[in-house]
Amino acid sequence: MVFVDKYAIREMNETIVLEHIVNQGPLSRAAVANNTHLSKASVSEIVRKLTETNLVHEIGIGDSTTSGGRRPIMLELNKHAGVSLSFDIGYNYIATMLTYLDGEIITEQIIEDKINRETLIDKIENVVIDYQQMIPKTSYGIVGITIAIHGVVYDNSIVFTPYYDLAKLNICEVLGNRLGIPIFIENEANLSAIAEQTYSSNYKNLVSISIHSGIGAGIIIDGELYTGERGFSGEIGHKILFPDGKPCPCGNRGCLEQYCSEKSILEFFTEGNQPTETTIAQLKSAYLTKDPKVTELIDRAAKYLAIGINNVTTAFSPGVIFLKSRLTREIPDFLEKINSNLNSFINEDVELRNSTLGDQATLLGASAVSIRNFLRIKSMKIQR
Amino acid sequence: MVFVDKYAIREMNETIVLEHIVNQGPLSRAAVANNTHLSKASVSEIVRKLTETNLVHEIGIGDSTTSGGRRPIMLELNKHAGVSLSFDIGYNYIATMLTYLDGEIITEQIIEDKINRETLIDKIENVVIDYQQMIPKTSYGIVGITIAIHGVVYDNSIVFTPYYDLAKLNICEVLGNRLGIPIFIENEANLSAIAEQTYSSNYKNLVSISIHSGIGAGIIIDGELYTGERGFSGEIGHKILFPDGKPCPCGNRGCLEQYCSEKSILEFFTEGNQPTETTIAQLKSAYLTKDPKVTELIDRAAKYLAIGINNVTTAFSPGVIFLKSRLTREIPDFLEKINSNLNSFINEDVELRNSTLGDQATLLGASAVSIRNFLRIKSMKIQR
DNA sequence: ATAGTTAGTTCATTGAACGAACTAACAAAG
DNA sequence: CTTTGTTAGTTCGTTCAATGAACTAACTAT
Repeated sequence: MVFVDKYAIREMNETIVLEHIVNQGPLSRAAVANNTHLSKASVSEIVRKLTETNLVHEIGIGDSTTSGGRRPIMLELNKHAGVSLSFDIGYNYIATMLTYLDGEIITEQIIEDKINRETLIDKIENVVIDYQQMIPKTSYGIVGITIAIHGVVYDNSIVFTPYYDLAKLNICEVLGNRLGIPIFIENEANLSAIAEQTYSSNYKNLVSISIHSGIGAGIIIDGELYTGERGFSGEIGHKILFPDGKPCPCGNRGCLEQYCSEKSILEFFTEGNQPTETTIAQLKSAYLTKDPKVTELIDRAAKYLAIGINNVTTAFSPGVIFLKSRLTREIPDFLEKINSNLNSFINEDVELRNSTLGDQATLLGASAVSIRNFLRIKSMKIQR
Repeated sequence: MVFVDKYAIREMNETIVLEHIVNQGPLSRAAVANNTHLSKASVSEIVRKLTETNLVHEIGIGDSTTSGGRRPIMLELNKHAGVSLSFDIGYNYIATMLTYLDGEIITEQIIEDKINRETLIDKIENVVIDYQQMIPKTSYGIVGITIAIHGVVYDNSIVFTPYYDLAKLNICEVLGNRLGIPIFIENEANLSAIAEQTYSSNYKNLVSISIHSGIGAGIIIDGELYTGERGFSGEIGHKILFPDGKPCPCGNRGCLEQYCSEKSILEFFTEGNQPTETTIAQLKSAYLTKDPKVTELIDRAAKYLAIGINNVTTAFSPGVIFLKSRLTREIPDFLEKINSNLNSFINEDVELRNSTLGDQATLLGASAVSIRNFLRIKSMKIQR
């Protein structure tokens, strides 16, 4: 809060009204007035502006709440007022997703491509221009572009990337100037956390743990993404599991991700060979045949992951922890096994769930970032 | 933000002006207007109210900023407008502290006493009444009472206490009704964190780790105390250091505090005997004589604590971590030894410091809670 | 003494929220 | 079919607080 003038109060109340309509709509003006403690007069005036700008529209007459009385005119977010475009920059692919303002997916696509620092911005620009040709006609067009990075992002700038070299690449400014569209970048695990917050959880405090090559956590605290003083929060793959354990490139020994990242687990399974696309399926079927070595492997991984999760719980005490991992999703009982290793009373009331959004989490979170920015609302909760 | 009416804007601006005067004072009206982007007219009006209510007073004419021009009337928090009373409820003592509104200590005292659930509230009430007799005459008297609890507190209610049985004891309501003074309770480590935030740090994100019988962390995120979905955040003593290590009452095995709480370290030193008041001094002098067993003990403790701290850093990435521990304060090089065990690049830019407030941290933090509530300001930063 | 500058106050104007009174539109009962 | 009671939504004069502009106050340097 930098300062508050007489226009700020109107902005805040517009935000409040819009948040109510987006998150609890369809709602009548009267219902909004009741839920917000704003007067009917104020709500009427604000809704007039929101409908004039096409963000909200009247979807018809609702049922009368009790017997008698005028029936309400229901208001809803005009989800077709614009679209949001999201990118996920993997080390050998670019995934994209186009959604309406409620996160409804219009189209998705994956381009297989080795990421190159020199050409990345041009490539993204071309994809955007292609999309601009084909998107449905809307009032606002593409309202924002959010780009998921597999690395540390702070203050819309790339700090560190382990798999490709994009550090300090000025995507937001360059692309924003060329396209005239607000551009945001954010860490992939953080976007997954925002997706869970938006589409599948009502907790104010939640953590989403992404497990693939490494292990990273996205952290929502009091309804807002938390990234730490310099963007390095949630680097929980580098929690130390074994003092004096395996050396890790980060400088530590015995880091969690040396033992139970997806990559590490698969390498244990293949006994050091390079995992391929089919390795997970093989692991799964070996597990289903009750291969004792594989059972032991999974049991051990569950135990180690539980220790990592215990360490997250003791730090954050969130309402829920989501796991975004192909292994915990594919291997039956994996999640239950992790749970049975969580013995401390501190973990008692913390829900542990597989991500309901799966591979789409990152892009859906990215879309939520663009949309929230465009609508100037802080919270967005949508049932899918 | 529940709703915003036309009075809210004035409240917010009052808060903004008061925060500036408290945190950057003495300031002139003109300086406040510049720093806040409020108009001079608005600042004048708000300051009129703040001086009428005795919260702010004019302390005289300042120097002219440049050459020429009317000299400014300097404004300052009227720190003698009231006093704040703080309690720290140990398992065998009650410590109290009385301060002015800037945290200046008027008097401190410690009552040795085994805590008893049945008599605690009466005992506190009597202490308050005693203080009310002797406190200096002020406009507002005791503006708030904040009570530090060694246990988990959530939403002004005691959830869990390991050393004494105070769970669900309704201190705030009962005492508040009897005394007509706002009562707050909060966890001891959390109050230490608030103290560091108020009196010795400018980071938005900080952690204060209290090490005694157990190990607990107070966490400030984006300038606000974070306690988790149910108050259990910062229970980092129950991070798992050794998978399959020593059993801990919490249900885990190998918890950090089984190896490097003050209690555990002293027990290693006394080889299992009950530590006494003088044990720390003995440990220190043994360390100074370079007793190889003690050196090894400290080296090992430093290594383990570094692992615990690494796990805090990977989770929170704060700007600074404070250690509130008699051992790291007393034993030379202990802090440096911990630091030299922090090898990961993730720890690179995170400051590690001994608490500058020491034993007074908890009570000073408590006083900050009362004062911030009374002044209705969110942030308070005071140079001591 | 004068000119220039900064501090602080006064006042008419303005934006926005509000309550009260109004219109619109309905259901149920007679 | 009319009346009554109720809810939805709009209109309008009032009120509050922020604001810029003009003012006074008080100072320094020349």
